[in-house]
Amino acid sequence: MARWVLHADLDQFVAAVELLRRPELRGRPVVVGGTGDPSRRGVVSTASYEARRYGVRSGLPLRTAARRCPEAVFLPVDRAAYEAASDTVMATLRELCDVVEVIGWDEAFLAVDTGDPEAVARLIQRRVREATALDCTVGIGQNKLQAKLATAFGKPAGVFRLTDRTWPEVLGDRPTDVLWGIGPKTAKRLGELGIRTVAQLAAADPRELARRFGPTIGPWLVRLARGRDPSPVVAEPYRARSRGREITYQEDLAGWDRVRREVGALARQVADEVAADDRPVGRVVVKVRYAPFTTRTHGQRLVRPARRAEAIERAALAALDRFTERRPVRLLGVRAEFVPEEEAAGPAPGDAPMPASTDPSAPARTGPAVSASTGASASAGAPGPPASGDPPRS
DNA sequence: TCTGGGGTCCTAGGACCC
DNA sequence: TCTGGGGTCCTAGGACCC
Repeated sequence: MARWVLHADLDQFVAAVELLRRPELRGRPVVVGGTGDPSRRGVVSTASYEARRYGVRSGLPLRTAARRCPEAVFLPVDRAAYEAASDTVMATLRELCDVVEVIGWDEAFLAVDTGDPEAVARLIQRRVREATALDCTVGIGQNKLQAKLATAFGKPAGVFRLTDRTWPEVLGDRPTDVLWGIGPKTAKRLGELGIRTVAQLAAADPRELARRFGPTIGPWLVRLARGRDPSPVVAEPYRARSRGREITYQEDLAGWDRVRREVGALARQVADEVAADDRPVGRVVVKVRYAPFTTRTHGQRLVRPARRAEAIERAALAALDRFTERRPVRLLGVRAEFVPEEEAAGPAPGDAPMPASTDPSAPARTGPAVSASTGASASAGAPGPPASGDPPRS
């Protein structure tokens, strides 16, 4: 018996959910994204395997997708449908295993004690298919990083195992950006240092990379390339640190009055969602993307944490007032940051500037002493360098 | 390739204090 | 007047992921 980490990842999830209710589209190139109208601003969420053969991938502008694959069927994003399917999948996984960490609509880690992880993987695939008629791939590893990377080798609908022993031969010659957490920018910077493959990065000097990438990221990159990942599989349900809404307008906004009205409306929408969480908000950040594509943000701290819509809207408008440029606007966003849990517990000394909010329901005030604010703890989503030597986000 | 929307976390640099 | 050094807190921006 050994402890294994399994990574279950649904195959072409969003497209697969659409195909379940539109079986007549099976075998055809299907592209899900935006409003489903490829002449409008938007990008591809998921392309079916048939569409991928034309070079249509996630993140590609819909217009470009239509050019590459004119015969594709374009469908609008239907979040509710994917969330419902996702909930069923995750419930199925929890029936099989106590320690399940959900990291997205279509992915989860499972910590399993077993002598035969492949058998568990096949069981997962069978149960998920019985419950939802969806296929998934399962990666097996000695840690989350290994399991996550193994999945790519098992696609579609397969099982693949990656361990300390097989890591160098499987990944050594691959480019650094196959690693979970290295994207195009970091890969390019590494390339400038002559580091192009996983093996080269694994052999690099952590101190040298610390000088180039900072004390946390530098050494973490080397650990990544060596297949090391100390972060545990965390079963505690995910609690968001912030909640936001943003909109790319079909036509750029020209007048600032309109911009103000839109920010107010976004703030009220965010406040609605925040109300459902019933946790105090300590800061509100407004994002403005000017045409053609320059993005700026400004934040506004609340005098005391609040939940009420008026306080959140007022803070958003105060943040907006810090923007001085008056060029046409392509995107607006409002994000409310919750007071970190450890601070929400009790009052802190100190004070903070700006808009007077007097929410009687708000408990403690945030001190400026936001203790290093980046303290680790569990979270969802992507990996990342560890906060002070401990598990990455995830 | 005219570049979504929802998130998380790290870093650099300024402000401020002793 | 050409001007230290260390620490802490905060913000904006960047990078990444699904």
